[in-house]
Amino acid sequence: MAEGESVDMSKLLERFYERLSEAGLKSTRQREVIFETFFSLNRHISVDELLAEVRTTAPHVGYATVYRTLKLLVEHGFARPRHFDDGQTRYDPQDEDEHEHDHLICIDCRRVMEFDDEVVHARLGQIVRDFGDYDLTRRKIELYARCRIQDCPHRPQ
Amino acid sequence: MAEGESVDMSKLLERFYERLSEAGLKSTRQREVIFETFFSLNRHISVDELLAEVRTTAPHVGYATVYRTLKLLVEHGFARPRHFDDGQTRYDPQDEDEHEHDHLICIDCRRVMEFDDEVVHARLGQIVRDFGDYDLTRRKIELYARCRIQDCPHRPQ
DNA sequence: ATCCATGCAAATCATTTGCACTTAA
DNA sequence: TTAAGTGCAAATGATTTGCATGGAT
Repeated sequence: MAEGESVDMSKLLERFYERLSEAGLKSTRQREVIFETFFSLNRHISVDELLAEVRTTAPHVGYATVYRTLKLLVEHGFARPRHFDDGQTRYDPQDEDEHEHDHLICIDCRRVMEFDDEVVHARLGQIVRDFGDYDLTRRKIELYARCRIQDCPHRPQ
Repeated sequence: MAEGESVDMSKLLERFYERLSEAGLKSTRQREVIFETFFSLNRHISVDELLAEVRTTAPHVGYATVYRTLKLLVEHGFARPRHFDDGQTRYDPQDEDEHEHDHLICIDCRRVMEFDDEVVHARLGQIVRDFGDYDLTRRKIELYARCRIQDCPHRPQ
């Protein structure tokens, strides 16, 4: 991690531990490693991918701990689960007051790009209103596309 | 089934059997029951729900047959799979030249409503173009909402 | 000291597959 | 006749849970 990120990371981790403490939960080495790995990778990641990364630092960490920690992150607003069309749940870091965003997914390389468009949101809000007395809870927009450029430039690292 | 539906149903079934025949596949009693049940229910249905319905007509039909038949329906353009956020794949009847549509899902009763809005599509097309040289393959929009009316009127039957 | 967290393995849930048997063409 | 279809049960893959042990407060 670069210097600039480390500052954010320790603040972020501190916030996480505060929330846990408020809930009567504990700080552990595993949670720290998983948390820092998750935020330093900073992309839509699957449990397998995250576990593999975590094990380069802490080799004996089990699947269950990663699942349990991700669930904690979600419950406390540090991550969001994403269910794309490939049967793997992926997790998306969520900054404190970051707002919901949508996705463009390359079907070749699985690269995920984010967007957030007010025109679309406004129109969808109108559509919901037209349906009647509904309270919109969540909005999910996924665009699946293929890079037309030969040899897709966005290969996963 | 009402009379009007029966006519469509037999035409539809005939088309299905034609496609199967072209692919060197066979017509069977199970496929007929599953097909007709699927189209007469005509809603976003899970495998469990469909199997339960099918078994009221043909009690000994197995899970595997329903899964295999739904896969056939998808491959031949008679159904579309939907992956909502509850871990169950649901299937959506697809009429011959029906176009893609989007969904508003009640998080209480799981009722699914459909919509299809040109303003949204146009704007999303623009967003993809702004990202660069992408070829849009599929678009998925899901709105999750709660009926604000006390005692949601859209309970599944 | 207490209660939460961990790691492992076993359990679960949705879906798929292998196989001996049945059936449409 | 013969390739494809079926039903069952076992296999798979993702995720969850039970439990004995370890660790944070």
